[in-house]
Amino acid sequence: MRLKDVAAHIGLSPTTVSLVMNRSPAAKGIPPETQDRVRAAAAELGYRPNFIARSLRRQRTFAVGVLLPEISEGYAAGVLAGIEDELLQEGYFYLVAGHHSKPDLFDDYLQLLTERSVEGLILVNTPLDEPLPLPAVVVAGHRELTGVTNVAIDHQVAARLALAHLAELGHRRIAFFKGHAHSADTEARWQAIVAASRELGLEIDSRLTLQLSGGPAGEQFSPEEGYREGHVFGRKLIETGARFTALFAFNDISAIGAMRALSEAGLRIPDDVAVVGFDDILSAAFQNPSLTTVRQPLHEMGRRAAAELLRKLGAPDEDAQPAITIEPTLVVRDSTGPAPDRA
Amino acid sequence: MRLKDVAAHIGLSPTTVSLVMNRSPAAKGIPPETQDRVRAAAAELGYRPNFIARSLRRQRTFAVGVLLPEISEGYAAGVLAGIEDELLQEGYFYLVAGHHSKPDLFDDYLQLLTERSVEGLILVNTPLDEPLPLPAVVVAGHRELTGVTNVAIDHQVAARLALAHLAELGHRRIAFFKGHAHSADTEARWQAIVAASRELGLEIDSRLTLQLSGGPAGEQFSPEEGYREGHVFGRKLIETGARFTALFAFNDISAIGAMRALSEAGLRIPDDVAVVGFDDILSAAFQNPSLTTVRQPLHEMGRRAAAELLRKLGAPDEDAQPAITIEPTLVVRDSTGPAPDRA
DNA sequence: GGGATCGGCTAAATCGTTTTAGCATGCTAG
DNA sequence: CTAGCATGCTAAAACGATTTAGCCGATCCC
Repeated sequence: MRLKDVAAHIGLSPTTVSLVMNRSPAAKGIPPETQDRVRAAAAELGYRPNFIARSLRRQRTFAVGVLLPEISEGYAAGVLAGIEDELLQEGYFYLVAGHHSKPDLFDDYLQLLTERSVEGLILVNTPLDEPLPLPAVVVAGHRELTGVTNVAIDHQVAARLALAHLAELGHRRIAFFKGHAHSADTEARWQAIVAASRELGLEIDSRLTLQLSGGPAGEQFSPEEGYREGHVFGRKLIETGARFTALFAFNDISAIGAMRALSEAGLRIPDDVAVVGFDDILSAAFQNPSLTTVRQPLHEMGRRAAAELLRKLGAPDEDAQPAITIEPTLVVRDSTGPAPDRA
Repeated sequence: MRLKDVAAHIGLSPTTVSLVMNRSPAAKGIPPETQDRVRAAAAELGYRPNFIARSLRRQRTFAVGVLLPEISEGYAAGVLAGIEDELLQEGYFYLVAGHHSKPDLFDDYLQLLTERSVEGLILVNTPLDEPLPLPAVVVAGHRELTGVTNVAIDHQVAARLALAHLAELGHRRIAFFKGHAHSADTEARWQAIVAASRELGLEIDSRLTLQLSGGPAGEQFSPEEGYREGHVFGRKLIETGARFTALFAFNDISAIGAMRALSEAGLRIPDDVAVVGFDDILSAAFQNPSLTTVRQPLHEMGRRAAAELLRKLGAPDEDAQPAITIEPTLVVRDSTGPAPDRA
């Protein structure tokens, strides 16, 4: 059922039908009765405009491309769900490509996406140096790209939430897992932790600060490997001999690994050591004890990223805000409690 | 950079350039030197064909639509990752829509997808009664649709794997969580369990068989709710007073909930009760003890579904096989061990 | 020598829209 | 009476490719 068929059916030209169907301003000269006739015919014949033809003519596809490491991974999937909500609501679709953190695939997929005429890009956890050929928004970006908005959580707030919670419970000697060197968040978060510690009058003991390796450069640790490293680091903390009553891990995976190690060493959680994770993955709630953690509102980050991209597409000339920061929340569960010397 | 520009640049017609670029059989009359000249020019000018124009002309979009409940949910995300792998490899892209299990959105999104001229559909966990307007493959389908291939795991194998493992460890009295009534898998899996029990000479005690509710019809339980129900059911099992040394749960979530309840009641896992889950979600590996479970190869199911759809697109007339069954595997971890009366 | 064939290319139609420019017709104003 | 102006519509040119039909020599064959 083509436009032309509808037109033929009521004895008008395709032009007229097109104008009416699109409620084009140029259709104001067409009397209401004719308009009704057109719409009635379209409805009766079940006419649906061909998106492809329309895209070709208008040079708009109402589609955006999303690049992410791996669609089945919790972080990206959560963000993607938010992206989807926003886009579908606004009449857009999206094309996704997972590059499995292989840099040579970045370019390939970028090519494929632009070839398909996506109007903009959202990169989730995808470190890309070169300037992008299209309007873009980055979620958890690794470096600043000019003209590209970066959506990330507010590390200040995250650090304050976690540390204030622990401080309030009386913890003064806190161990930390720092993120691996090539994570976007590592440095920002660590600085926020240092700042928040100072505010709260907490001292950071470098013996109790371990840096996750996260695997060889460019590649990602699998969850199992992250868990194992958390486990090893939990043991290391004990072996240092330095006293600590709390651990603030870089993510839930390593927190869970560490909890295991602490339990195995006979330490009770939260009575002897309180543990705070980061991310609030599904497993966090199912641990025994369940894990207190800083939740990143992934869905909202996705939504905001998509919304910002659409805004850019609508107003290409205004210059974008360089960053959107989103407030994390603290989910208090059973892995934190009063410090032992105070209980 | 359009085809026309490349043509003009070397003084040939667009036709010739098109024939060469597409390695069309009609290009066999064009001498190799000319072909080289064309390709060189295309490369030099960085020509990339416009996919939209090509789609319009050829009536092919090389895109398929995927309908699923929720992209951020583990099952769908795992399957989708497999779909993606297969499709990208074959030069296809996909459009996803998450309908959040709201039946009125099914039609809307189906409309949107067909309007965008996807060539086929993959439905993941999406119960749809009406016949589909396009070639389709269903993953975990709820009912048989004529002409639609259903990809699902082999419940026979799943049941045998789990029960044989338990039987071998000496377990004779096994409790079960059945799936909720409106799950596609519930009935098939249960029948497979009954059959496998008979084969292995195990008796099923109806007092030890609890059916998960899974929430009001049409809606899905959230993971937290599933966990809570598993927890409640774990207690119920103990309260029956009937003796059991093992539990085969319908999914990992409820298994984890039950493990919690059993531990709280002073039962040790696996010494007093062995627990087997289903799905192998991320959390399964991070439990204490880690959970033995039947793994659904989600990625492969996605791959196979996509591959079958592409096959259908290539050969529309052959009639499809009605079902593809995939073999699950047993992941043995620490939640299962010898039956207590045997240990 | 004349028809058939072949080699190397191209003109033009087509896919289904949108959009620009403009054509009749009738009415109004001067 | 006629220039000017709405009114209600349409012809035709895009958009950027693919594909069908066929042109124009040159060679081949008998």
